[in-house]
Amino acid sequence: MPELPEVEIVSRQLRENIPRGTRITEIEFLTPALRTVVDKATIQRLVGEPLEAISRRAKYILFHTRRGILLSHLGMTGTWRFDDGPLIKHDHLRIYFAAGPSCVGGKGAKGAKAATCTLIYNDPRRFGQVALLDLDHQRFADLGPEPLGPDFSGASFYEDCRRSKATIKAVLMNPTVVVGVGNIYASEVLFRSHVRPGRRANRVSKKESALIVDSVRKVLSEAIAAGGSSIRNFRGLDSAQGHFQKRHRVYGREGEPCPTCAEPIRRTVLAGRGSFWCGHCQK
DNA sequence: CAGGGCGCCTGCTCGC
DNA sequence: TGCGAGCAGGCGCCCT
Ligand SMILES: [Zn+2]
Repeated sequence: MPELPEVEIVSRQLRENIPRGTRITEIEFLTPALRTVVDKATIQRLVGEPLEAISRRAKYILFHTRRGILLSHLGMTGTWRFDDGPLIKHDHLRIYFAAGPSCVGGKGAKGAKAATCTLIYNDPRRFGQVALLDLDHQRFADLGPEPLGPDFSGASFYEDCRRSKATIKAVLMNPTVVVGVGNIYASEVLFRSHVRPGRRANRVSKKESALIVDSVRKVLSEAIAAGGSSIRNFRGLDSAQGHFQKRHRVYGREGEPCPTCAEPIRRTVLAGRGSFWCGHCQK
């Protein structure tokens, strides 16, 4: 479900609702089918540990403890929710946190008391992932810079484009170039940059690549500010939907008039993924 | 070895 | 109302 803005929102909500120092009291695997890299017994070493931090890198959510890092990737359809009620279909993992005045998870869910500290991972398609990382892990060694951080620069992006034989859309979605740009935001970024998704990256000018970098920052920041894009099943932990999908200019709008020139938006398939663009506004 | 194709899963929508 | 086809926010593997 998520590209970077949606993962960032979930990560922030987890951070806001589970204070630093809250203890993990139980980790319960509910189905055998969840794709998990370490065996379930190993993950149990986190039980009893206080959470030191919750962070995000690329599209991974990281729960830090002294004895390791619980990694969560949401795949296409993963969601976390606070819920101490009965399980529903496709719940795969349940984490109990120590109850107490410090853990306010679930607050605002529906007012009332109901402060629960039970966190449930649900994922119908099971493309998501849960794993345990050692403190000195090198899991992210090959990943490119964060798109909203200082290392994602016009100069380095232009170099990556120049060296590539792939399309600009593929380069933009290549996590060794920059992380977090998925299929929705790639189309949105390229529309704002006036560059067709199928253009060879090595035919993108320095000026255009600078505009693309700028558009990545703008589109992702705007999406985060809008609570993400809720298409299909994305929900925040408070069940609130994002509303950035209303501001998608081309994604999912095949045949609709281009917001700039009114020409019908086109859809083509690149690397197996739907790509939306305007033949008049993008060259 | 970079890059494209495909499989992994379930669920939803659309056309007949 | 039922049914099959096509589609879906990611990513890793395999082939060229
Ligand atoms: Zn246009």
